[in-house]
Amino acid sequence: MQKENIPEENIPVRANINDVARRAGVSIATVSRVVNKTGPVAAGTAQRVHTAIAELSYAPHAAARGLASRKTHILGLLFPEISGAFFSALLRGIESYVTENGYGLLIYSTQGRAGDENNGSLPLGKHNTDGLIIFTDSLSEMEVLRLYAHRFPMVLLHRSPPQGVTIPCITFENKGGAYQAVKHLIAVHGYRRIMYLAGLEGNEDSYWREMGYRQALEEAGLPYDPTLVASGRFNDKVAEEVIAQHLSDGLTFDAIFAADDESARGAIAALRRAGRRVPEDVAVAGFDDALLSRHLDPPLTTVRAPIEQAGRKAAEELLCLIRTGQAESLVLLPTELVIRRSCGCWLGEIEK
Amino acid sequence: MQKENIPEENIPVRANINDVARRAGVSIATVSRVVNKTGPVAAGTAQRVHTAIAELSYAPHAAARGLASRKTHILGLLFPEISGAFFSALLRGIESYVTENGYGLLIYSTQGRAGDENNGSLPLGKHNTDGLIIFTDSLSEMEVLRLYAHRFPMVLLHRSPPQGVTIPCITFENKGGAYQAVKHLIAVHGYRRIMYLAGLEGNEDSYWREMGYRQALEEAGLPYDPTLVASGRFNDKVAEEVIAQHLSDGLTFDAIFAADDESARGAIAALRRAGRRVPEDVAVAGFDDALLSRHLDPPLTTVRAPIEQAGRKAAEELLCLIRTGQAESLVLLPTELVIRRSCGCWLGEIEK
DNA sequence: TTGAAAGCGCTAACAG
DNA sequence: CTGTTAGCGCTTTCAA
Repeated sequence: MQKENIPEENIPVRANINDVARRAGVSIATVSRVVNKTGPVAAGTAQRVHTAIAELSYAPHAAARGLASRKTHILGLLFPEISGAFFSALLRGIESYVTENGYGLLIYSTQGRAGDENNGSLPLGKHNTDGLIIFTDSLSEMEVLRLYAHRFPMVLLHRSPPQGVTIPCITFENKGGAYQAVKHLIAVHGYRRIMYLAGLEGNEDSYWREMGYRQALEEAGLPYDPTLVASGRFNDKVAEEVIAQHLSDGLTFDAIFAADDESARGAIAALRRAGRRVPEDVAVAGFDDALLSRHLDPPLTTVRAPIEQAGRKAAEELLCLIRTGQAESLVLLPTELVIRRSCGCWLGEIEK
Repeated sequence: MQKENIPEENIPVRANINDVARRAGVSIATVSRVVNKTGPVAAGTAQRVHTAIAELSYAPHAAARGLASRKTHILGLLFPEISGAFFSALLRGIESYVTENGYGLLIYSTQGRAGDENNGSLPLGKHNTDGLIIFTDSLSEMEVLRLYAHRFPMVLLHRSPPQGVTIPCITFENKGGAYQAVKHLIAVHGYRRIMYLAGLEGNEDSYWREMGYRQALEEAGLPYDPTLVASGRFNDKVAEEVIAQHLSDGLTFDAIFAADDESARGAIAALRRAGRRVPEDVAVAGFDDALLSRHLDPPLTTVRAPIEQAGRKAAEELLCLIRTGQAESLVLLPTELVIRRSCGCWLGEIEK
């Protein structure tokens, strides 16, 4: 027995614009107008349409809409790798703004292969999103330029645009924050041999934090000693090893300024293992104020970065770019020194 | 001067299937066949099509494709709120599997309003995704049933389906893990008054962990004392307060089994503030083995849960459901006790 | 092995 | 204020 053709309920499984139009006794154009609030519709008519929509629990088909209007109402987020509290905070910021504005968020992690393996076939692009948020080096410079040439809206998070092109860019006040931290180590505590535990090679955040470090040294008349700079790659294990190595090499220093909290944590672990007390023997400061920083032992002095806000701002600029065609070319979010114990301050105060 | 009609480069800004067909000297049907590997195409023809695709850097328009094929090739992820290492790990698992299988991932956070505020107009559904991963209580039971009635593919993460319906469900071996942990506290360390610091009210993970706790008590012939159960809501601040309160109320206990690592951390903080040593005076164990657990002071004994794997598994089951129409109805991922110091074990071994 | 053509559900002129 | 209609770019019969 074949499937019979009886209109079981008169309510289709999934209603489309025609069903709504029929039930409301209007044309599909009118339905479209009330759904999109485009063009004038008589109050009564609109009411009937709304009723029909509710009765059929009609939801416009995104693909059909996208095909006709040439917009997806979806933003794409490209990032190198999902990990830790930093990513969570950033995503929370992006997602909340995107959602509040009625857009969807499509995410894709390049997992290291920044636009080489997926050359020419990025899974996120004009074919399925209205614009892209590109986090650090999740996309090769070439790909960025290609998208730019196609006038595809995008904003860069923690990364500056290639030479010669203007693409909105959101990042922290890295140099200033680092400067404050290192200045504190020098001016308040009198440390003179301060290591800079850098982040990933080529990472711009790490670069500017180093610039802040150097500025503070210079201002205090302290020499810049390249042997005091090592890379912890934003990773606690790597940082731990590198500090352990330097320690056993007999390098002397009285403080460490780490490019992020993860590596600061690694540094503390290495110092402990080598029998050095923190902060009595060696002081440590980090960057980010990620969730765990205040729970470390000792609580970490660090530079607080408004991570979630960076996410929101990126989404905001992208939406602005999509809608108006322009956006801020550079947004520098303010950072703030958070003093706890690892720098040597023993204020005995209640930590935030 | 008007825009002239000279074919500048003969290469359209954004090529479509017609451009490819024309350039390859075939019909669009053939291009479609080549792109989707559906139906037979002569090797030579296919070659020409591929060349044309490359030359035009053609990417099929997702909306057009979706409209015609009635599939979006996008999975949706619904969750109550983005936060912390748990979420990162879960998302990493989901995203990697989804990406590896050529799907996209659309995410949406209900931020508390679990299907009431957004009643009848979920931004994720049949109109823009092929299926949904629903994390804990990000969607009301009614909404779940509505989707189910429409035969919309979905899997539940850390939440069981409403009475009477079968929806694939992925979660941890909560009861067993909790049992192991509490049994360790009892059998190895001899604690007899063990608090259970529960999670969110109504949370299933928390419920089953409590069941494991009770099983261990029972097996050891220890009484179940309801005054020893309090809620830390999976939150360190709340946990800290609640433990502080119990301490000042004069409640006595020699160990705390916390529903997750966050609340274990809060418990430790409260104990410290009250002058109790951990684990000498009160032992603590947690659940999850989130990133920070091993860096706490003391390092936290906890039950390791394969969070990332849960994410992958959820994506896998959903894809399976979409493609074959069926999937495992219940997946219980194994947990494992990780012994560190907070339970009282002083093994002096190198912590993992 | 290939092509022609009919939609998929919607938006956006355009006409009234 | 409302309806008609021509696509948007692709998949998918159906014929050839």
